[in-house]
Amino acid sequence: MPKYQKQFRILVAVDCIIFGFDGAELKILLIKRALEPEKGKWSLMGGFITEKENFDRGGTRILKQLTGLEEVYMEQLHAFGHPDRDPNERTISVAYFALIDIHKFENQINSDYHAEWFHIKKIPKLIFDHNNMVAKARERLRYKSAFHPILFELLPEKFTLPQLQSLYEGIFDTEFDKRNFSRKIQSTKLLIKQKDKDKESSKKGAYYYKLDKRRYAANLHAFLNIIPNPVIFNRL
Amino acid sequence: MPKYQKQFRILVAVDCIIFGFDGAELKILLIKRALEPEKGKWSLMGGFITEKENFDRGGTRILKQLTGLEEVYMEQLHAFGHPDRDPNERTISVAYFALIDIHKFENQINSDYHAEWFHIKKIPKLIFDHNNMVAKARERLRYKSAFHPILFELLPEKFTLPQLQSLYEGIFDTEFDKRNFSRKIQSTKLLIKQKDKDKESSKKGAYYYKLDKRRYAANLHAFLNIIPNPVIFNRL
DNA sequence: ACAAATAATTGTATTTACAACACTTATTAT
DNA sequence: ATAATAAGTGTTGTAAATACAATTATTTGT
Repeated sequence: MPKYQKQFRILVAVDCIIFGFDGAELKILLIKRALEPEKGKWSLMGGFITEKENFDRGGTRILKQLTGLEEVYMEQLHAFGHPDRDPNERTISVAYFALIDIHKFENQINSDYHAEWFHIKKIPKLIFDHNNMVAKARERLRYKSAFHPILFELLPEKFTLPQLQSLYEGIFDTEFDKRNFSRKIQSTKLLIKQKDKDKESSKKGAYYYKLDKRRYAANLHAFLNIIPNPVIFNRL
Repeated sequence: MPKYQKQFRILVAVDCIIFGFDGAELKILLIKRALEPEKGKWSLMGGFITEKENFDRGGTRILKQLTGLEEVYMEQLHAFGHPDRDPNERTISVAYFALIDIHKFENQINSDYHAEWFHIKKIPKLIFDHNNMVAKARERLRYKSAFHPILFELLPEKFTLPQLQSLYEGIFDTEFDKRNFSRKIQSTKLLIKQKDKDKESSKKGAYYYKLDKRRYAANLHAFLNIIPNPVIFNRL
C-alpha cells in the first residue's frame, strides 16, 4: 500500500481544562510545567498522544495521571493548531474540558505536578496558548450549562440548593431569585431531597439533595431553562 | 532549545462537511477520491495541513479548492483521532462544516473532483470514518440552528418564507404551523421584505425576503426560538 | 369570461411559562 | 429571652407560545 510520502507529520498533544467548585468559587486546576521548554511556568495538564490511543483515551489518561480520577465528565473542546503555538516545534493540541468534584480530588492529589487550584478570575499567565484554551472552555461551560444539567458534576454527592445556586451564579456572573431558581430546579425532578441538613453555612440549615442518577443518565441531553435571560451570552 | 525527541509525529488532515439546500432538500457535497488508498470511493473533501497554516485556514483553503467560494460560514466541528481511522497510516483529522448557497456553487464547480450533491438521507458508504463525521455535522447543524440564525447561510440572497420554513422542517424532520413560524421569523427583525414575488412554486406567489446583513452580523450569536419544542433533540 | 383549484397571507383567543415580589420559620449566639 | 441570620414557601401579573380558520391573489381549464 502506498503511503502519504510527501506530507509532513506533526506532534499531537492533549490538554485538559479541569474545573472544580469549592462551594463558593469556580476554579481551574493548573500545574507547574516540569519539562523544558517553559519549565516552571504555569500550564494546563497535558501530554502527547501515544501511538495506540485516540483523543478521548488520551484525555482520560492525562486526567487520571493528575487527579487519580476516572469516569468523570469530559468533553472535547476544540483543536488548536496555530503553527507557532509551541515555539519549540510545531505541535497541535486537542483540548478537553473536565468537571470534577473538587473534594474527591484533594485526597488523591499527585504532588509530583505541583498542582494548584486557581480562581477562574485569577488565572495567571500560562504557557503557549493555554490562556486561550481556558477562555474557550469557560465560554463552553457557560453555554452548555445554560441548557444542560452538567453542573452537578462539579458538586459532591450531597449538596444544598443554595450551593447549587451560587455555582450557577458564579458561572453566569449574576444573581438569581431564590424562589424562582428553586422552582426551576425542582421542576427538573433530577434531585432527591434528603432528610438531613447542612448547618455549616447557615443557622437554619439547608436540606441536602442528591442527584437522581437514573433520571440524570436518561436526561443528560435534556434541555433545561435555568437561566432567566439567555441574552447574557452576549456579554461574556 | 531541546526538542521533544522521543515523541512520534502524526499526519494531520482537515475534512469539510459542506451543506447546501436546493429549495427542497438538505444536501451534502461529496467527491470521488482521486488518490490511493480508496481511490474512486466517495469521500468528504479534505487535505493535509501544510507547514504554515492553522486549521481554520486549512479548512477555507480546502473549501475554496473544491467550490471556489470564500468567506462562507464555516466552523470547526470535531477532531477525529482513532488510531485506525486511516488504515494506511495513522492520520488525525480536524473536521469543519460549512454552509453554502448551493446556487453560487453550481457555476464554479471544479469538475476535477467529480463532486456531487447527495441528499442528506441518502449518503453512500464513505471512506474511513467520514460517515461518522457527517452524522456529527448533521447533529451539530440541528443543534446550532435551533438557537442561532445560521440557516440563512444556506439560502440565496432572495428567498421566500415558505422556502425558509421547508428548510427548517427538513432539518428538524417535522412540520411547523405556517402562521406561528412566520410570526417568529418576523419578530427577529432579521428579514427585509422585498416588493417582488417568487411565482415559480405557487400560483399566488410568495414575497421574497432578504437578510438584513447589518442586523445579522450584529446578532450572529443571538438566540432564537424558532423550534416549538426543543425536546426534539432527544430523537435525532 | 367564469369557475375551480392552489397556495400564500393575515388575526384572534386561549393557554402556558416566566418573572417579580414579601413574609414566615428554624436556628444560633448573645 | 431576644436579636440576627439565612432558608423556605405562595401568589399574581405579564408576556410569549400555541392552536386554530377564513380570506386573498393568481393560474388553469372550460
